[in-house]
Amino acid sequence: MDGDVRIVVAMSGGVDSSVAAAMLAEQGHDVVGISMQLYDQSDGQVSFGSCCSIDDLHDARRVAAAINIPHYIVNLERQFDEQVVANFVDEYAAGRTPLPCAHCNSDLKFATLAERARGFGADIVATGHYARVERDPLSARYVLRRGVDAAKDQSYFLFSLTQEQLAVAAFPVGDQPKDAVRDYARQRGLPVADKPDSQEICFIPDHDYRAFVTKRVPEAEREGALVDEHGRVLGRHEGIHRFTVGQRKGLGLGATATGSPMYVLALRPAERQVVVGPKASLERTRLTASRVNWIAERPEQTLRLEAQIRHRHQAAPATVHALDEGRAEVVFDAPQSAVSPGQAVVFYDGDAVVGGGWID
RNA sequence: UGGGGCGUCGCCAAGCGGUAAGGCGCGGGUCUUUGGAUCCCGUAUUCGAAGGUUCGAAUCCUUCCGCCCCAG
Repeated sequence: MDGDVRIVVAMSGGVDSSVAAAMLAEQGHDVVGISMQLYDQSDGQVSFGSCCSIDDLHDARRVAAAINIPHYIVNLERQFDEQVVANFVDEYAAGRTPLPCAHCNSDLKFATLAERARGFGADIVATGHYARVERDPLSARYVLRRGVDAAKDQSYFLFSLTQEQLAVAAFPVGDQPKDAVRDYARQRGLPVADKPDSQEICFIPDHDYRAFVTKRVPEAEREGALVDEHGRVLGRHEGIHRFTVGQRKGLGLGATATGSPMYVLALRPAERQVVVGPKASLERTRLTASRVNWIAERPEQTLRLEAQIRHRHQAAPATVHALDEGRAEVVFDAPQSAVSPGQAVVFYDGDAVVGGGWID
């Protein structure tokens, strides 16, 4: 990435993407800032999360002005709704636990946005993710690696990027510790230098995802039984979408003497059942995944890797076996707690993302 | 009115003479570009009330109050 390549930077209005843009501009690249407008904010009332809200768009604009690059806002409301939000509510309604950030990355930032970027004559799409891309000279494939700052690493959310997408991707802050990114922003006087890190689901203003789901899919609210591992009915619930495997709170078993905390063990959408049990029953050694994306070449034989089943999960040693139809089987050396269908399982070889898929 | 059972934190509930478990809920915190996820901390000086026995009682005794069940 040398010379004066034209680079589009996806600016969310946060520190990371702001610094990414500033760094690239400082390096002399022809940088264009683009922010995605993702929801209808015509009412201007609601305060959204700290990603892509109207305030964030303004922040992005201020940063662009500060570092003297052009800035455009592209309206991706429809795409966001169709690709990210729809998947989110459908997954919950189906008794699974969605991972919207992964869809947003691959489908919006690196698909739709990359497409738009070409319209600007750009060759590269950069974001503020804590991850790294390199080209392996031997295989000529692109390698996705964890960010240097292990605490901020976001490679988990990027597992579904294709070789084509990685080929045009750049993550300028991926080889920086978060502290250095903040320092950089302060030194350059970027207006977002001390803005808090974003968190939570950006498109659900009040964090009430349940209400959000039922508003879009009213039939998700069908009630059902709360049963234990032996099928004994312990209570009722008001919709399977309110639960996720591993969940402890909100079971509504207050009037029942269980003696130890109960966790959601599984969801049975066909029966509308929520299975609960003790923490120990959450452990699983094996899982299968679908729609697996191999960043390294699809392995012909089983591999000894580390597999991560959720953001912030410590990747654990496992044997990974590629199956037919884009599926894979993962067998952990030691049981893992709360394997949640709908989440991603991402395979790592050291800090390199070998691939990943969606937990069945 | 007889006979039986029971009253411990907002709820469920251990304890059965040795100085109030636990779960839920709630409050706070941590974590976090998924998860009202996880995780952590806090939450009854007091056991329906009043007396009594005892070095010491929620635990034993007495009376009272309040529920519940069975008889009638």
